[in-house]
Amino acid sequence: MMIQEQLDLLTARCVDLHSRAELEKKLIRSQETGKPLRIKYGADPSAPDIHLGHTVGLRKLREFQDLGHTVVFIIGDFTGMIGDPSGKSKTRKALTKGEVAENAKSYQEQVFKVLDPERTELRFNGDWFSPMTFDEVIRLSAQVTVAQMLQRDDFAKRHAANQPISLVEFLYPLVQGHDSVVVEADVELGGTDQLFNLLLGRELQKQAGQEPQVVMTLPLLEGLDGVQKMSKSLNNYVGISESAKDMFGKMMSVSDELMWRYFSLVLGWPDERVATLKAEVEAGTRNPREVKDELARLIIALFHPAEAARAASEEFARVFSKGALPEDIPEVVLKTDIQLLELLAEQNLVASKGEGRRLLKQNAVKIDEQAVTDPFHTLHPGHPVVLKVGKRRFLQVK
RNA sequence: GGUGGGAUAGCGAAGCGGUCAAACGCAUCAGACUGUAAAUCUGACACCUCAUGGUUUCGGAGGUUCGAAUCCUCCUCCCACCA
Repeated sequence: MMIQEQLDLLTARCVDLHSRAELEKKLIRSQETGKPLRIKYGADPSAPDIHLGHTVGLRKLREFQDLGHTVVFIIGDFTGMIGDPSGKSKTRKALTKGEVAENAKSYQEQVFKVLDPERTELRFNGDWFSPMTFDEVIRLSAQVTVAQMLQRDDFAKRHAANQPISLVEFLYPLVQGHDSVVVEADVELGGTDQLFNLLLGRELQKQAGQEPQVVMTLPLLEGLDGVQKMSKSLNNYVGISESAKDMFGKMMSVSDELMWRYFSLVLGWPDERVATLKAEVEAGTRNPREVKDELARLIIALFHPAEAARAASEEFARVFSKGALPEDIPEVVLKTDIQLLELLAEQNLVASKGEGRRLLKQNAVKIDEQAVTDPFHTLHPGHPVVLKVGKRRFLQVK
């Protein structure tokens, strides 16, 4: 592939790029010397599940790998214990060593669903930060000024609003930047909220006498709520290890407006292709629900067999569009008579009896598709019925 | 070191002696409408209770009072500003 083609491919969907010329230079040199570029990507192990939001970056990394480059995947076991303030007005809580270790492990299991393990170098930044001495730390912090730090939008805003900024938060970009020095990154990739940290990496590399890394940022994928970025802590995410069925349900709950972002960022469709599809929907020649169904299947197929994606789609149509029962629903075998409310609480179909009563009153509880409002309705062993609470909680009672 | 401001239910935020299980907004859940989209409407949203009612909540511990989220004392934590 020609260098220009490579550049176009690699910089697609990029928000910030510093700079195209530098990247071009590196690509040419890599081609001439046969030495792959080192593409750094840092992962914060505060959330143990990799979700579609992460795959935006992972997909880009994969593109680099497919061109023969090496991904240096850094698990921030050390930084995770500090807490990253990016994009938050509130300081994130630090994790314990144990939590970080556990999360890091589950990370490793998941990233290779997208990345090529042959071209991935997995690193833990605790390896070089834990043994660091305090004078090294001080020397590191001497490389940056407070004014530089306040260039970061988030810090500047909080500072202006008289809101707290922890010193630790100042250290974070430094730590992340130092990672770049240690692994001698040629390119670093991150979300748009990481721009400052990535740029600082360049500064530190220069001061260490290295050629500065090319910095690329990718858009942050909005989560299922359609507003905030996808994240585990906001519970608006689709995890890549989830079942095809769950993924499908979640994808169908994505709003129409938002789904185009998923075509582009998760599937990597070129803009023109997304635009065409969107135009068809707007013109009424394509049904948005059908389009979303396709999106869901395509996304699921990235992580599951195509067959599972189709099955999830069919099951979904059956259960939610036609109101039929799911294929496998949890089962309970009664030993004695039991009152409905008791059963709901006991089987955790409701969070509390109060909630159970509320749901009963609101016609949300159905026995064999018949709404029941009497909490004392008695169920008997040997009389199988299907219990449905709301739209998605089912229980086979025998 | 000094001055001032805080800590209220998942979050944000009112309340400042009784009418407070605690306004309002967001989030959430359910129902209607649907395409598990959006928008909209309705209701619910500490726990127990069929209900009446009861129990535990407003950073923590004591106290005043018939009665406290609200007043007093002590404690813990947090923030800003000035040094």
